[in-house]
Amino acid sequence: MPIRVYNTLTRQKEEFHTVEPGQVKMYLCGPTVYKPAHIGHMVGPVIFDTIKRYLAYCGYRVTWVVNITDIDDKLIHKANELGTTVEALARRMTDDYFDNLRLMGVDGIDHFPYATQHVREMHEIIQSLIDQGFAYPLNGDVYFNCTHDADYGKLSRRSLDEVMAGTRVEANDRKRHPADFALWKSSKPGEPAWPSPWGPGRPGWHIECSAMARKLLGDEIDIHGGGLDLMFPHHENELAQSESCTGKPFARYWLHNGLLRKSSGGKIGGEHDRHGDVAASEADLMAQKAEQEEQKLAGSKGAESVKGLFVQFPPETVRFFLLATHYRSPVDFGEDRLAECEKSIDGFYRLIETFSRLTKPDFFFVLPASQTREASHDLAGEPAAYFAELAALRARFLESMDDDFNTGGAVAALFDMRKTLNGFIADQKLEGEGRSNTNALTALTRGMTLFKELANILGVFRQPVTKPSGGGGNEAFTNDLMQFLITLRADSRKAKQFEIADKIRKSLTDLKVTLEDRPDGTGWRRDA
RNA sequence: GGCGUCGUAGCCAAGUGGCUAAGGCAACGGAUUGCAAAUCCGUCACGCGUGGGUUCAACUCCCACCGACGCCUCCA
Repeated sequence: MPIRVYNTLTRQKEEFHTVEPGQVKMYLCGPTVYKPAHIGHMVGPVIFDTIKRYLAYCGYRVTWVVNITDIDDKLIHKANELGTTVEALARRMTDDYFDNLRLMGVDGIDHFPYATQHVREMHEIIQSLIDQGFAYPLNGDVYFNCTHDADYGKLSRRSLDEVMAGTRVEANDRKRHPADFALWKSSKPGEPAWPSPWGPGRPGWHIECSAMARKLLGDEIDIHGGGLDLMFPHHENELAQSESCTGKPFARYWLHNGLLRKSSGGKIGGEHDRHGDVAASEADLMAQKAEQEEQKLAGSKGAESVKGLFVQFPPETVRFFLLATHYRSPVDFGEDRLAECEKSIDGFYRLIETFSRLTKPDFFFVLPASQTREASHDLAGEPAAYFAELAALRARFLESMDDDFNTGGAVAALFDMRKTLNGFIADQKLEGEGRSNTNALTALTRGMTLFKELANILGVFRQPVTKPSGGGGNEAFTNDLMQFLITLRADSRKAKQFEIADKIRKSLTDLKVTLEDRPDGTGWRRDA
C-alpha cells in the first residue's frame, strides 16, 4: 500500500515516489525572526515533524531543512523600532523559536540554514538567472523576469494578467512587468548590506529559500512545505526562480497546511435562541459580531505567543490538538477546544499510569517500541480476540497515515486502542484478583508496546506529563501527606464511618484532588 | 472583482460511488462502588448546507444557489 500525498501542484492525491529511492528531501519554510513565535508558526513544524517520523518509520532516510530568515525589511524596521541591531533581534527571536520547537517535541529538523550565511549561494542563482534572461538588473536591484518564464503561476494557478490585477503599480513602475519581483534589493544608507555584482544590497524575500534548499538538498527535492498563505507569492516565486535557474523540477510534492484562526472563546449561538427574549438576541448579535471579527492569527496583534499559551496548556496538548485535525483544514484555535482536547488526553495518561502500576517496565523510559514499520512485532497470541483487535487497529492507524498523513484518523485509532487496552485490563481483572496473571500482564505489555510505537509516530506520549497528575507528584512531602489522608480515610471506611471518609474526600475535591478507590488501594490525582 | 477551499449529530471532527457514515467532548441507561472517581458495556446523524442532474446506486461525481472562510497586502 503506497503512501499517497495531496500535491498542491496538481491539486490531487498522488502516489509518493522519491527522486532517489529510499531517500526523502524535505524543505519547510521557516520563520522570519523578527518577533516571538505565535502558535501559528508551530503548525508547519508539528505537521512536518510528524510526516518525517512517519516516513522514517516506513523506512525512508529523511533529510529535513527549515530555514531561518534573518534578514528582511520587517527585521530592519523592528530592530530600528526597538533600538537594537538586526543581528541581536534575529538571534533573540531565533532562540525563542528553537525553544518552542523543543517544547512542542519537534526534534527532527536536520538543518537550520540562515539566510545571511548564504548570500554567496544566492548570488550564484541570481547571476545564472541574469545570464539566461530570467532576470535583469535595474538601478542596483535585480528583478525576476516573469514574462520570460513560460509556466509562471503554475502553483497558485494564476495567469500573469491575474497577478497583475492584484498588484500595486505605484511603487516600481520601472519594472518590466508589475509581477516581476526583486531577487536583490539595493540598500539605503544605514541598512544592512552585502556587496554584490550589482551593488551593495540585501536579498529579496524568496531567494533565500531557493539558495538554501539547493545547497543542502540539491536541485530536485521531494517535499516542499509551508502554510497555505505562502503559496502565493512566496512559493510561486521560489519555484519560478529555482526551476528557471536549474531547468529541473524543483519539488515533486508541494504540501500546504491550513491556517489557524483564533476563535474568541466558546460558541454562544444555538442555546440562546430558545429563550427568545430581547437580551438574548442582543447577546447573540454580540457573539456573531465577535465571531466575524475572528482574525487569522498571523500578523494580528492579538496573537498569543507560544510561551504565553504554554502557561495554560502543556505543549503536548497543543500538539495533540493540531494533529487531531487534518493538516490541510483550517482550524479554529480557542481555549475551549484545547480544554476539551486536554480532557481526552487525560484518559491516555490514566491508562499509562495504570499500566505502570500493574507492571514493572516504565512506559516512558523502559518500554521498548519498534521504530520501523518493518520491525513492528507480529501480533499473534492469546487471547486471540484481543490481539486480533490490536492488529486491526494498527492497520487502521497506518492506513490513515498512508492516506495523505491523515493524523485525525490515526488519532481515532489510538482512542480505540485505549478502549481495547482498558477493556483488557477490566476483563482480566488486572487491578484485582488477576493481578498476578503473568500471561495477561505480558499480553498487556505487548499491547502497550504497540500503543507506544504508534504514539511515537505522532510524537505524543513520549514524556511524563509535566503537570501534577496521578501518584506521580514530584514532591515527597505532598505524597507523604496524601498517604496519611488516604490511610486515615481507609480506617474510617473500615469502621463504616462514612461521614468522616466522605468529608476527607470532599475536602480534597475542593482542593482539586480526586481520589480513586481501586481494588488494590486508593490513588489520587490533581486536576489542573 | 479575480483565484481557491469548505459546509457531516448539541459541539469538535474523519471518511466513502453501494454492506450497520470513524473517533473525541457532552448527555443518557447499565455493570462496578458504602456513595463517588476511574474503567467497561450500551444508547446517541433513516442523515452528511439547499435545489436539481448523471448513475442500477450519491453524503461521495456534475451544475446552480445559499452560507462560512482563505489568498490576491514581503503573515507559517
